[in-house]
Amino acid sequence: MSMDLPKSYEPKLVEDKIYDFWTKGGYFKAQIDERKKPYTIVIPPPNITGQLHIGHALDETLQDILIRFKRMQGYSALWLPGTDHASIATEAKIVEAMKKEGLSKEQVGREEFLKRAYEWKEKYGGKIIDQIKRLGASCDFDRERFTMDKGNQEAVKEVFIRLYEKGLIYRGERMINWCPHCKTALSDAEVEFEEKDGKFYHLRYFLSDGTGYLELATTRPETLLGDTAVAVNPNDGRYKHLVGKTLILPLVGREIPIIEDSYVEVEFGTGVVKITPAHDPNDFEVGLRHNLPLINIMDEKAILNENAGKYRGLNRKEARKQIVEDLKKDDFLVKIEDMKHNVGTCSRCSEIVEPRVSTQWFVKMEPLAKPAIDCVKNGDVQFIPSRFDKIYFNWLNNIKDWCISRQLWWGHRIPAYYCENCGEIMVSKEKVRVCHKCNSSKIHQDKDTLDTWFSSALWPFATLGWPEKTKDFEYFYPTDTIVTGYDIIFFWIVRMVFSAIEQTGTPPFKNVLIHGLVRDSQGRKMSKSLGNGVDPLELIETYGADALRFSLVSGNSPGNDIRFSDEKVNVGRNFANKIYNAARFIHMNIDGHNIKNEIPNVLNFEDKWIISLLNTLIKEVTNNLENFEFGIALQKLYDFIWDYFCDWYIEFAKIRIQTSEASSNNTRCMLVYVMDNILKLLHPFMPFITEEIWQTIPHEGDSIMISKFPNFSSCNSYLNEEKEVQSIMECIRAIRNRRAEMNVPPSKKVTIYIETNSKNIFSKGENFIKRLAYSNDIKISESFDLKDMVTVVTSDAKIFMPMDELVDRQEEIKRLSKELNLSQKELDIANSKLNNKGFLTRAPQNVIDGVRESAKALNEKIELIKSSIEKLK
RNA sequence: GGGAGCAUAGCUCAGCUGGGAGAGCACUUGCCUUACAAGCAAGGGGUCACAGGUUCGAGCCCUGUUGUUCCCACCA
Repeated sequence: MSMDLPKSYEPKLVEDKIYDFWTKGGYFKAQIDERKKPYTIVIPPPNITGQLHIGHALDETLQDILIRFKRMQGYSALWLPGTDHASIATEAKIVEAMKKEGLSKEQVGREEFLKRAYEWKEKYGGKIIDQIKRLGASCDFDRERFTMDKGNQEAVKEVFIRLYEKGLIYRGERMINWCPHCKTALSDAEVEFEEKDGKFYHLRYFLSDGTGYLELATTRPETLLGDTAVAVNPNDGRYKHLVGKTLILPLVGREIPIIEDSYVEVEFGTGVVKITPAHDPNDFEVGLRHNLPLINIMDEKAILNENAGKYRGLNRKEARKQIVEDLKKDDFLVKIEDMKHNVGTCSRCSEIVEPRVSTQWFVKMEPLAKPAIDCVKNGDVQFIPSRFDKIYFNWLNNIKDWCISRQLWWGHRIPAYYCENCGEIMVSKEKVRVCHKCNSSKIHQDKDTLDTWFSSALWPFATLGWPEKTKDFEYFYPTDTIVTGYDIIFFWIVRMVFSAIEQTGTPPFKNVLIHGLVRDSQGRKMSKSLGNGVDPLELIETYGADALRFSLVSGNSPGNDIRFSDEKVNVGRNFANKIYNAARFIHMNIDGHNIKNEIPNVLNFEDKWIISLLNTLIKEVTNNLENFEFGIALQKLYDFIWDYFCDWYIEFAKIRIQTSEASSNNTRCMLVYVMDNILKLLHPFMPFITEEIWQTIPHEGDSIMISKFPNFSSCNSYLNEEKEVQSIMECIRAIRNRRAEMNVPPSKKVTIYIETNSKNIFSKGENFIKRLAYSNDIKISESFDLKDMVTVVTSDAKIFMPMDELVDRQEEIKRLSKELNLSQKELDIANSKLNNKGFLTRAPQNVIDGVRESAKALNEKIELIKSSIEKLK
């Protein structure tokens, strides 16, 4: 790296090269090392159908920060990558692709379909992993897993069988959520409720005995074909006399009873509800209580079936239209009202879900939920931020059994076998050929597969070799931190926790770091239909991966949504460029000199100042990283690097190198030393540029990513020098301020007179003041007798500048009086505190001391201003 | 119906256990000062939503109000 390099940092020239270097070095590989403590993160496996989107970028960045930090701290850090087979999404993709060939699932058959699916996975499944690499992710790719690989297949079967044998998995006929588009059962978590404009149809059902009719209301008139009762509340006097009588179902003519059930709300509608046990979850329950027949009127595509009489063959929408028309015609329709109501939709395809009675497999949740609740309650598992534990508890406390069977082919096939002769159900890892009960060989395996989340739930331990007692499992399990968005707490976090406790006896991780959603600059969710999504790969192309990572972390805190805009990435790019140029400056000065990367023996006060600030920075950044406060840590790094190091220390260093041959090598060492530390601290956040620069400065070791993270050291604190340099900075700033106010160009250099009791401090900083405050000469004394000069007062000095033509005495007095006023006000506040007995007795000593000190300083400043005003008069 | 978040500078947001009101962007002014114009220097701009309370001291803790976003439940 030298001055002939471009003036701007170009990530494109760097990132691939560096990533290659890391891969070749094998630095991502986690080794089992008994001398080290393990630190493990398993990646939330992205879908093999997925493209890397900005949400992934955030998720992976946070994980990479953690894992790089821990690796540098000396842990044996494993970040285990992999992908998810995503049953519904992938199956839909394959079906779509086959459709283009004019083929359907059924036509090609299960075997051929799966062959195609695996081919598809081979071809596209690795893409997203390559994209993750572009972000700089330091996963151990040798350990990459797939939710349907051999190991996971074993784990899934093992868990299924264990749960089945414990009675925690059962098969039964229940009302489940059915997606007519995906043609499969869904779990409750996979149904999203959307508020939609609907109609409330008021209908007339006539009594069989011809004595009148009952009015009731429904949002789904088409389901009346499956009505098997009408219900009223037992306490509803209006209908008491009708209970037990029967009604004639409109259009159908079937006779149905009037029953009582407390589920009916007296106040709502007319207080009469039609009961359709086969098409509504509540009605299903009512049906069970009253032993009502189930009449299923739809097939798996939600098209009306043979039970629908003349409406057979219509879909739900058509049927509704036709039935409403017919009701109207025969005067069964009283009125239609507008009504907003929530409609359940499929989270995958947004099709309206149809409640449907069918035989499915379920996980019995109650016994599993309890230990999952306990482990968060007692702190074994911690959410960051902690408020998410309430959401977690709420879900688990109200949990219903989990429907795990899916009528899909792509996925883990349910390891259950049925005897066609005696009906025996057998659950087995191996293929069952003979019935255990009746010896019949007419056996077939369950056609269904498992919910994708069933295998995802095993991810933290299955990926480490479970159920085998592998060395990886022994060493790296349980994992330390899982990083994910709050939107999949129910789908995933909950299920991992109870599965791990049940199967391994331990919660799968200690910390759950929750992040928010990445939204667009207007706060909208990014979506394909809005076209407001941003492509992380494009951003990497334009700004670099470090800049993108910066933008995703800075100014954010755990659990909060992020409004994303290109400007933020631009800030990151500018920051990278700033560091790059600082490095260029350092090279300009050290190249050709024999410079060591260490603190020199002799230190100037500005050296001690920056060392001391750096030391504090190390302490704080480490602390913030330990507490998952990445945004705060990055802000501190940004401030330190930009303000203290670049704007001040480097400026001091320039002056010193130019003016003092004797100590300039010390300065050079300092520049390298501070830069080395900055790069290490920043490395977890911006891995590429930090490695690139680190390689060019004197350093120890092969790669910054396996170097030691800086350590806080008590011998590196210099409180006196911190104050002294602050004095000099205050002085410089005050002079610049006055000059700017008076519009004095930098080219006009003047003599500066500094009247102070701290002569030694200002002598040490003389050269800095001279250069940075545009002076040609500095005079320092305890007392000057000067008149008609521009005056500036700092907390420990009075500064005079001869600018005759610019001095307006009255203006100067006015300005100083204003400043006096401000200082006086501050002093008053401080004094009122110091005169407050409550404050003196109850406030901590360091706070009191602080106020005392500032009162003292203000007093001195006020004296200085007063005497300045006197002189002008 | 239940629960949670958010409300701080024109915009986007930080602000950890109560003691300094902050950053980036935008804006104003002056600078191509030999690392960086993706930059340097200086500056303006805030009743920390509102009302009470606790405290020596509140952006931060408590109560209530308003506005807003989200999650869960799903009364046809």
